[in-house]
Amino acid sequence: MARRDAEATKAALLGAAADLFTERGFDRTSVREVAAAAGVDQALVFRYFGSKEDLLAAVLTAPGRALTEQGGDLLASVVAEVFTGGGRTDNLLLLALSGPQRGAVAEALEREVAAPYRSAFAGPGADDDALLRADLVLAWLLGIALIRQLRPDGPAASADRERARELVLRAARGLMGDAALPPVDAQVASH
Amino acid sequence: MARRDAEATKAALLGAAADLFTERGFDRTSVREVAAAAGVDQALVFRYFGSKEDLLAAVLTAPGRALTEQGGDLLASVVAEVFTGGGRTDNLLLLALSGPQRGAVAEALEREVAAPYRSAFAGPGADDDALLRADLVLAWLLGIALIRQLRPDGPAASADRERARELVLRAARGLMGDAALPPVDAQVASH
DNA sequence: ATTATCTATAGATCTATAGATAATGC
DNA sequence: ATTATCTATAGATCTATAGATAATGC
Repeated sequence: MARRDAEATKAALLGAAADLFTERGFDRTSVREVAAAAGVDQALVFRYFGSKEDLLAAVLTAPGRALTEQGGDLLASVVAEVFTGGGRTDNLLLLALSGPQRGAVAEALEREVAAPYRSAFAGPGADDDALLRADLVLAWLLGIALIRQLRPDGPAASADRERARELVLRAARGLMGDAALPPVDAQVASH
Repeated sequence: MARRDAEATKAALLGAAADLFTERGFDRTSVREVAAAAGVDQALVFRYFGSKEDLLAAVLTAPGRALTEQGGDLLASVVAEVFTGGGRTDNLLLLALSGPQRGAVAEALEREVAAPYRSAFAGPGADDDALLRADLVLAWLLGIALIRQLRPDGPAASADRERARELVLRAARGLMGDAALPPVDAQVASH
């Protein structure tokens, strides 16, 4: 890294911020700490990103939306991504949930992630029930990502990754094609 | 509420803290704001709870563990609880995730909630695969609770509650009894 | 007399800015 | 000459404490 290179400095700040924000949370990380981890002065954060919240926004949008754009069997890809595990994606999710402006994050999550996934999962022209089932699958993936981050030694994180992926994918596929089945109460009643 | 009643004041502080912490997060709520919402001076927070973090601990442990102790069809009860929705339980979950000491919260979550649920779901003497499947169900419930909080207008929160509950319960029951089924890759390969 | 509650403030941050310094490119 | 980087500091918090005040119970 050249001694005076604005782009490299920005990238170093972004990387340090991603690490520290995800590790100990946005509010518990000071701009000085980010700058120190990047090896520069804290004034540069404000010069290059404007404010601490703008730095967070840059961190959150940096990874892009490669997954949604890649096509193929989206459900299988996303389930696999969740179980690839330990990556920054999951951490950023936790960060987004714990950061400030939870409302703004929730809106972005809905617009950029949930809505596209939902319609991709449910297919074009899906009815409300199909959208609900797709949303439940999405919630599942979110929960799995979170629980794997929170409890690295729990079954969801430590068990055989392929087995877990298969179980989830099969159950999700079952749920997505389940519309014609009778409601569960009928099954219970028929005991 | 009597004009001088230490118990009532503690309760008022606890309630105000639960509301404010869940609404805007632990780090973005000051002790002064909690005290103001409770109608008392901020010094009483320290007198009655010791520190701001101790106040958080009191907020988190207050709701107790009624659910795990109640017996009956635990899986059905918990799925129902998640879809009763909007309650403080879900908010406290988000709070626990976004608060400080995430490690401590994760440990408590594992010890007090995940482990008992897992063994209750999977039954006594369950093998590793059954524990994995129970953990995946738990992750699902966590994800649904989160997504319902984050996006109150999304399908998981706004769709017919009974329908959602049935879908999840049926898929969860299917997953829990799934051990004998062939892996999903075999199904895909047989296309 | 006891103790619930408040006043006043110490001491430690933190974000952000204004302006100085120093390394590079023409 | 330009601009990447740093120095110094303003101004606004925030948690926590020491000690004063005032409402209750014996």
